[in-house]
Amino acid sequence: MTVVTRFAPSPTGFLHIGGGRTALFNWLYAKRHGGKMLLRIEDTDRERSTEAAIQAILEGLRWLGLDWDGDVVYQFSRAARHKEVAESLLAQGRAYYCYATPEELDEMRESARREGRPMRYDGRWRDRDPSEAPAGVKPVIRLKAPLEGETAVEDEVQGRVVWQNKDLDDLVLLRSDGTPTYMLAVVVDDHDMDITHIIRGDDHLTNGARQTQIYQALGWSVPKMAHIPLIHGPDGAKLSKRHGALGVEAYRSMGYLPAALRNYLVRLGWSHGDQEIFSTQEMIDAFDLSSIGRSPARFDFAKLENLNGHYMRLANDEDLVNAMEDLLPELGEERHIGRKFAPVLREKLIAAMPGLKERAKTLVELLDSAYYLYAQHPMHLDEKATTLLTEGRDRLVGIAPKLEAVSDWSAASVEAVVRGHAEAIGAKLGQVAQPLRAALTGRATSPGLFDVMAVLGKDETLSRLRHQVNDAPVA
RNA sequence: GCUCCCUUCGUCUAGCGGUCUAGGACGUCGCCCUCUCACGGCGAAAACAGGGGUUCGAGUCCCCUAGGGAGCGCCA
Repeated sequence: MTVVTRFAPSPTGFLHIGGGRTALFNWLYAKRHGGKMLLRIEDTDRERSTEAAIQAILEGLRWLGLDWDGDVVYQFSRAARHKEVAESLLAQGRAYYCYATPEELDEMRESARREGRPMRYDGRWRDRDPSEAPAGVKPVIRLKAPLEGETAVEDEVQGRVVWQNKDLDDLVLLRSDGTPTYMLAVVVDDHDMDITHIIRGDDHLTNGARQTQIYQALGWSVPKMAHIPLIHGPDGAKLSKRHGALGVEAYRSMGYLPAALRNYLVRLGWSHGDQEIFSTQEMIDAFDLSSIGRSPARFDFAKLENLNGHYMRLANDEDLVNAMEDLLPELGEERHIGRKFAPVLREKLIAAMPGLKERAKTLVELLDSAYYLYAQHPMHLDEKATTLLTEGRDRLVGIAPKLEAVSDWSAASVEAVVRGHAEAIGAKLGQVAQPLRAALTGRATSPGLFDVMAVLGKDETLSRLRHQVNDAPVA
């Protein structure tokens, strides 16, 4: 039997980080077993489902590098089938019409809460004759769930989890307007789509039991289930927008690489011995359900950043420049770069990338650290650079003419000049290099100074230097 | 309130009864490298929630307590 998993988000918002991980796990499991991952949009809530959310989810998955097999299934389009199944259950006496009004149900819950009883539907229409139905009330169809015994979920992650049937009430299958509830739709769709493995957040664990009852009423076999622990915010509380419950596109905007996010996510809840770094293929080869932990994990930006730095260092220089360019529509204007890199800048960026990518944790940092390459005249010096230059300007006097004389401009040749200059004025290299760095980059930190000078080129280097140091040009 | 789940360094985790004076990674701190910052290298501090059992032996099994989480909709 081939493995078929599914990712089934409801389009009421963007693809958040927990959903991203769930999708990743489903995708990995399918890939691992040569199976398929299907995508189903659970849009039966017509009030809250939006087209924008659907697009955000699809784009989020694509950005993360997760693809799905076949066409996207829209749950709402299958409403007729859901209704048909509910009615078949009714015909078999495994479901019944319930005429309780919403007000009645509210009251039921309220009094249960007051009296410290479990908040469950009391089954008041379970055995009543339909002839007693009040006029003008459209009924819902409820499952006639077993009253005794127990229902168990044999979970691939949680192990065997058992509920006493007396603790589970008769859930609604079909709403009074004839539309299916989530509980029914999920079961029918997973069955019809031949899903073999349901991998989802453990907020669905109880649903697993209730859905199992529906499967049993229908006489269908229950797919394997794996309920994975949720991701918490850094403070241990539920994810909020303040922490990680951002859409995956927010991580894109923050300058994270999909490969880094995937690697971070796969290690949140799942482990493979001491291995921390996984290529996509390695994840696929090693992924299994039994190595997923049962306790919730906190989202840690520091570790994500570290991983991102790792993947940036590994990345191809041109790919990184392209990745930065993709971010330009969001970040370019404020940095006076525009929405695309000019060809000359692009070349300089690629040339400087080996030194730059070593130092940045995100693409945004990378772009900022490349400031000296796209700085407008006059270049702005930050506070530390200003101090360095103020204190060291004297030591730069006379260096411009020496650089002017360099004919084969390269990192090696300018290094020789700068070192020679330092020696000549009796200073340590650092005492010359730091103010020089400040004058050329506007910052106190940068890639190796001589590499910076090489990428900048002779003209630009001298121009910036002369602008900062009152040094007469060579006559 | 009821049901279910969880609990190893600050964080992610390894550990599936003895090899644990508890390992790795991120973060933190120190040293080295060094033109700065990173990278890299070396090193340090840092955890089995508490209490009972079971066992020759428990981080590993059971129970209780505490703490955390999820669910309890004609939402998904």
